[in-house]
Amino acid sequence: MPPTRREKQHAITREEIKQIAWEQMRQQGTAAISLRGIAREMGLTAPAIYRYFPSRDDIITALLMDAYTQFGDAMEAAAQQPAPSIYEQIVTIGLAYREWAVNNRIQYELIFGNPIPEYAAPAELTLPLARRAFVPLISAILEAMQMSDWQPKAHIPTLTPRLIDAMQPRWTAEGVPLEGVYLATRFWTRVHGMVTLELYDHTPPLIGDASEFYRLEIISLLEE
Amino acid sequence: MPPTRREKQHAITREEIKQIAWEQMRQQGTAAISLRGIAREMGLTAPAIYRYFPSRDDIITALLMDAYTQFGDAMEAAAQQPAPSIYEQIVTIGLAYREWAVNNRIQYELIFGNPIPEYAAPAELTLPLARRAFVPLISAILEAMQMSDWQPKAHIPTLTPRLIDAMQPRWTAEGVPLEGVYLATRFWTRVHGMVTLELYDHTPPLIGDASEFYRLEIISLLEE
DNA sequence: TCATTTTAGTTAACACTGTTTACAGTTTAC
DNA sequence: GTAAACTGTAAACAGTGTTAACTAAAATGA
Repeated sequence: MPPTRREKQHAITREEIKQIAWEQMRQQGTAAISLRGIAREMGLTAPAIYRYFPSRDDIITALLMDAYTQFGDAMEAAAQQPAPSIYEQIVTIGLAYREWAVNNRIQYELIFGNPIPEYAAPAELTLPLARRAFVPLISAILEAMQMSDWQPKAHIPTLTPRLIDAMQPRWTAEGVPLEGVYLATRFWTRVHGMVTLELYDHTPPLIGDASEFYRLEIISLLEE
Repeated sequence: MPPTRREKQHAITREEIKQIAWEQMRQQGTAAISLRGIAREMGLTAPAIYRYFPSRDDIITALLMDAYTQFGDAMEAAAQQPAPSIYEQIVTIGLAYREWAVNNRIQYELIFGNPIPEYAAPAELTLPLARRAFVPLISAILEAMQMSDWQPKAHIPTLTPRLIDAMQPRWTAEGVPLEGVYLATRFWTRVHGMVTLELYDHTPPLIGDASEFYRLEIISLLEE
């Protein structure tokens, strides 16, 4: 049955609450959600917010899920762009990672940043979304590894028995080569380090043009 | 003139306040400082805290400066350990970075994590401390670049005019080669990405043994 | 030893927060 | 037209940071 007029209005009000909450986070950080502030902005009082979200935690969870969804959308869109080679597809994914982060930094901070006091993300909701965002990268790397001209194989260190033992329970059932997971993790941690230190203003004082540094590094990541 | 007995007691009380503040951050995150909570823990009321720190911001600033100082101490100590070669010294610094972060994760979160609502770190205090922490790494890399057996030079991409223009104003006066700054930034962003994604529990679900992954990657960073 | 000054701590107050309860007005469904 | 559901409010409770005024204790100087 299609939603009633009232249900539509309810959903619109939920979106409005979320938009104002995002704006509060942009202004004051991810830990700065204020229900009274949101209500004030809407011309309401704080108890009215409880008609739309059971608690402040539920608002934060909704924002976090939206952030993961948008992130996954961006990674999937990047992976689906036509690319001359699989290697350039990986570069495209890497560039898209930073672009999404720079253009959506408060979402990035919410996903990857410090915990919010007295809030714990419900893993049963966020883990599937987190995996979804990671899949385009690991798929591309696994595809690259199948290429006859696959080069960086030489640069994977020999996986130690200790690391193999740690990884196998998570990936053997899925038939995913451990070297692929290793390379995807390497790529991800490198990309993430550059983006995070740039967004939090640690590398720009050193390197000046963090965007250009990132571009050069993304390209050289596949030449190593 | 040596501090009076009263001044010593004052300093001891300031340290006690800071220790309790650290413990609050460990329990609830960097944004969770509560003056009333600190006072309660000490058997005082909240206004008493204002005898020792002008505001909540001043407590946070004191914690942040302590964190940067300890971090700089750890980097300097790592750089001063005897090492068979300059390359192994760089590895030692890299391993020390993670060890410090893992053992002092709330300090790491305070330095590198999300902003605390309505708090801005005073850059005139934190920037010198941040630079001090970075110096051991960049010194080691610059020393390595002087070695006759310096290898990774081939792996530095050609610095584009755009990046050179951005970097030169910051480093030319100090006579620091831009390639050295580039490599130090690369090393730092890679180390930081691995450590951050591990501490915030993003890579352990993928890679199982993040410590072993880190060790392998640190070693291979200088083999590339 | 006593008076003065300084320090340390408290209470009360103000303005903010999240959340709940009870109530009232409006809208929707029957 | 009426009952039910939804939406919003006021009041209340318990938390927060911060200030002002006050008091007691400790330190200093005469």
